[in-house]
Amino acid sequence: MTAALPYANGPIHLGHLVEYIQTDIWVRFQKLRGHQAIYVCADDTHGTAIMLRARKEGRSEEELIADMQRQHQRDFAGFQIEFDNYGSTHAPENYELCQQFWTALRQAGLIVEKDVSQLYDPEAGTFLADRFVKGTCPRCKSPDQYGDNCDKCGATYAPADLIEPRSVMTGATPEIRTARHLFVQLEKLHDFLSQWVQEDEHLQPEVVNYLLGHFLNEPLRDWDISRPAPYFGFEIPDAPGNYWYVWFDAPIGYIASTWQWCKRVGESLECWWRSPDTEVHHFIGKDIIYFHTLFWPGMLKTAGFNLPTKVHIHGFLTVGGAKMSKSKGTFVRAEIYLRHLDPSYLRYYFASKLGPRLDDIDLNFEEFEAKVNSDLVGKVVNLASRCAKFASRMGLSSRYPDDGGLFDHAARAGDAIAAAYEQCDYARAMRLIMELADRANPFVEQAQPWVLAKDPAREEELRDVCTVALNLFRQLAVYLAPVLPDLARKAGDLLADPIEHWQQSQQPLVGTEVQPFQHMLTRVNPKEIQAMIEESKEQDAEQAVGEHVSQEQNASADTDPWNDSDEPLKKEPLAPECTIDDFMKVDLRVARVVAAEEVPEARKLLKLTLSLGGEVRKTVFAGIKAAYKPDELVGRLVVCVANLAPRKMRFGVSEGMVTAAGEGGEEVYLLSPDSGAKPGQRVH
RNA sequence: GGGCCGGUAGCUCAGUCGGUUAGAGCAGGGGACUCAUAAUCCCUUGGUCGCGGGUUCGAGUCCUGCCCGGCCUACCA
Repeated sequence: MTAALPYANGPIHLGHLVEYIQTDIWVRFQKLRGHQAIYVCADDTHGTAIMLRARKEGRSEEELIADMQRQHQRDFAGFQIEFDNYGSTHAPENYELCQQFWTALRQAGLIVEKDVSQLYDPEAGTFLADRFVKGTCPRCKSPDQYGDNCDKCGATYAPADLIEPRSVMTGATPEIRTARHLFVQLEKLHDFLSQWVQEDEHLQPEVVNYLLGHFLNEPLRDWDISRPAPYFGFEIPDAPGNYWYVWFDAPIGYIASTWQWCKRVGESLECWWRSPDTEVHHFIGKDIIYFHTLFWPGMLKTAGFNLPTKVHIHGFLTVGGAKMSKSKGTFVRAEIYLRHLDPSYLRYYFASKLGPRLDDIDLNFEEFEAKVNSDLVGKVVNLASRCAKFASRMGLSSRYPDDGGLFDHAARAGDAIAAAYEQCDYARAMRLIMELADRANPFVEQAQPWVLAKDPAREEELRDVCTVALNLFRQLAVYLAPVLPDLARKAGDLLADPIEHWQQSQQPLVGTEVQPFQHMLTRVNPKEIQAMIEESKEQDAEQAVGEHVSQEQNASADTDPWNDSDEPLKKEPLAPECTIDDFMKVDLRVARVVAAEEVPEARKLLKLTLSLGGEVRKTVFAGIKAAYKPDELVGRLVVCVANLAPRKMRFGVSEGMVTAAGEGGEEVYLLSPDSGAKPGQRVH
């Protein structure tokens, strides 16, 4: 099994984790079922972006990627993502395999040479990928557009068509240069690929439709697989001065990482990548479908390696129903999450949302809190914690008592749960498991162990009740083990019987000792969620500065450390001068949002009730619906225009304005006073 | 414009091959309990299954038209 290789140019964030957790669960499930499975991954280390970043930071690419790899591995470990091998595409094994693939492609007659004209940055001495060029859109004249298309009018063009193009890195005016590139003639594999994508359920059905409708319905284009120097990567042996494009060597990294594992444990790579007995499962996001379902099978076929058994494709992560946003603090890095919250929460939450399809999944923090607290702590862990105290002094009964069929029922549910895991329908698996948990707690309730505990004569009964409850708990822990390895380990410790195999869910445990109960999982503290979001905002403010200096802006960056864009001011020039008296006419006040609600018929408006302290309330309709949810506003302080003439709007009378910056739509940033300000205070 | 996916309770979703009175969890309301991390248990409110047409003895489910939302595309990969 593989998860996509994270690029060595940035930290792991919650969006990445959807995939690594999804894959980790699947691998752990396969291992629990008794299969020999390995999870390999690696850092994706090559490309122009890495080269440029290393240059800016004044160190070698090798130092940079080693540093990033340490961070990535630390973050993955923090989320209990357990790779059998975590390598790097810059490893010697990968170079050797790249040569094998290359030789095979040459021998198959799939490589051709063609001239490519590209923009070239004379100062940096490098060719510029489309996204490294910015300029004015040739169609609508919007400034500051990337080299491939305009996000204002949607026009697509070549980077050379931009008006006043400039290099994003140096600000230099690029020139057009021509270089020889090597291409793979993928079209020669067209028939094979058309067949492969359709057979044996290698891909989800909607992906097959997509590929057939978008790519396989016409000749496949040649794939530009080389980049001229300077480039950070592997130089192509029979084309000196040219390097394999990062997307050529990245997937080969899956095999290279496997090879490293093989060397370490004394296995043969042939048995894993050239054997009909081995299945290869790739887990990827929907953004890299093309590479994994067309190029990659084509390369594997040509070089004689195993084709993927299945490519499992997932959607993206949204937070609170919107794209992850740095300014809102919903762009949460793995490292920051771990400073505040338990990784088990996220593993379970993602599992409860992940289905077999490509839909995006949403992280909603209220739901997150509710699911973890009520499902995991309230239902599952509680089962153990409410009985373990009684049980630890007497151990489990030597025979499994009559439980009214509960254990058997849950044991029989194992097949359906396993099938759901197998199909990557973890949401279904979690539902099935929670149904079992819902049956277990009423048993304890009805058996009343706390009553039995008061009567020494009923000790046997008490022990039986605890034996049932703890066995039902253990069964749940086995079923949840792929998702919650930590809980499984603690369950194993409690009953002095490590959870290692799915079959352990089928037989009750009897006659063993019960260790003193220790907390297995604490409830989610919503304050920690808030703190995590706040810290994410701060981090990104710092980071944004660094990034802009290194990449986005031009030469003036050297003198202006903040390097803010002049665009907002250009868009909305200063208003005519006003006097202090003019200003004093506007009465700005600190106010607290005490209520906020959607206005169902309104597209843009939220209805806010502001408190100016004491009994003074104002109703304000604010055009911020796209940027804020009512719930996140309640309680916060804002600055409002308190003496604005009331205005009758379609949905009621608005008695003021809330101040905010931004262009409108989702780009709205409410002003907040620093802490200490009190509702009703005037802003001078 | 084209493609894909979706629209079921306040929220998140399940609903198998078309088959009885459409379900769960959470949230809300009422009660019980005290072993447990304010956990748990019982009862309960809540639905025009997006809208219209069609097929059928019977439609949340199949067909069709439309509306809404998301993603992907628009001759880039």
